[in-house]
Amino acid sequence: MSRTKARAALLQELEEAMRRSSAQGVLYGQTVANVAGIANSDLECMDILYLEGRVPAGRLAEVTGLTTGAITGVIDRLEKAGLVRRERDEADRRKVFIAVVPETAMKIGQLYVPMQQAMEKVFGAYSDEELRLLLRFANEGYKGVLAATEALKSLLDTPPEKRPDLKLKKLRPNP
Amino acid sequence: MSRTKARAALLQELEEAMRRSSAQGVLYGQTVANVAGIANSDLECMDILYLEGRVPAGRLAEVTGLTTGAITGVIDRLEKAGLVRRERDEADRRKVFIAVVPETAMKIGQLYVPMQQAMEKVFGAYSDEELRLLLRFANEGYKGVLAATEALKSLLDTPPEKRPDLKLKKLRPNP
DNA sequence: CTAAATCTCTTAGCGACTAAGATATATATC
DNA sequence: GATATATATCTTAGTCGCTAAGAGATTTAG
Repeated sequence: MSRTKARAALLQELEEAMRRSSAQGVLYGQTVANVAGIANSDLECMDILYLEGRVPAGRLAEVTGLTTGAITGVIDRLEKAGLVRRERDEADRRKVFIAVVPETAMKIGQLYVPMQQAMEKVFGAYSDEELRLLLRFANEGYKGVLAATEALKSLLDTPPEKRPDLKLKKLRPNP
Repeated sequence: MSRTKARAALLQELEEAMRRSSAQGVLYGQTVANVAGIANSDLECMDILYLEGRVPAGRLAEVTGLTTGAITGVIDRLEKAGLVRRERDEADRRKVFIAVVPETAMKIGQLYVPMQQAMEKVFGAYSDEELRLLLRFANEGYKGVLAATEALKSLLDTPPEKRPDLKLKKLRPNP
């Protein structure tokens, strides 16, 4: 292989490297949840709240893919831990907005310090211009994954007998 | 903010973008598991097997952070689905190596096609040199996250009363 | 004003996880 | 070689979070 590596090989290596690092990211998250003493989904919801701010309960179900019943449980636990607050929407009194309690949620945030430090160190080796490239990639990658998720989900909606053959012995009914 | 964005702001934006895209990556994985009709941890183990090849059962416990008991269940389900095979190590007959069954596992692989296509499209917009930068970052990022995970885990080993104060009402005992 | 739709919560039942210990095999010590 | 300790996986009992289904409360449509 020449010094300018063949593009196909480069792409494959890249795919594998990203897969590996994102798998490790998942493990980091699991560890955070463990240390904090909350369930994985609970942490996932905290993350959504961090990114989106105050959101209605149903939105959490939508984004996480959990049922609304499960979300009720998540919120119960998070509320009991003092991490979030339920706030009834006065305009539409069916809705329940979930808001983080910043003072308490901060303590979860601290568990991301090792990660932030590691990343700071990594980023330190890049120029501003290179970082802008990484940012562009992160944003485009996000959109790509989002689209791919929708594509895969739509496959779930197509009647099973019409799906691209996936003859796996089914262990669980797929919804 | 000037055209050459202040580095601190750039870093923060980058952190958020990566967080967002990796969260979406998690959701993609959940969707794959749903469509395939297997549990999330089962898919995670398949992923490890894909990356590491044939590994002993205990290694799966180690990497996933599950107990060996849980892993037994994972393997039982995967084996029943025809995705992996148990192979006793002849040299050390306590060990059970887990190997994917390529013909069957391929069908899971197909569920990553939407993701691969999305990524191909994204990568298409980058030069070889830029891709090499992304590869370098993915590799360094992996090492960083791995180190951060270890750092966080070691925090778990330090006696609770000596940990950097994390006064969360504990809902679950942390191991 | 009634009917249908929307949003959250409740309940019953189930599947995956942990903790603890059982089993089988390997290694170290005498 | 026999015994003790260590290692690797499996088993069991009990717990927790999830889904499915539907109830309750409120809003929107006709």
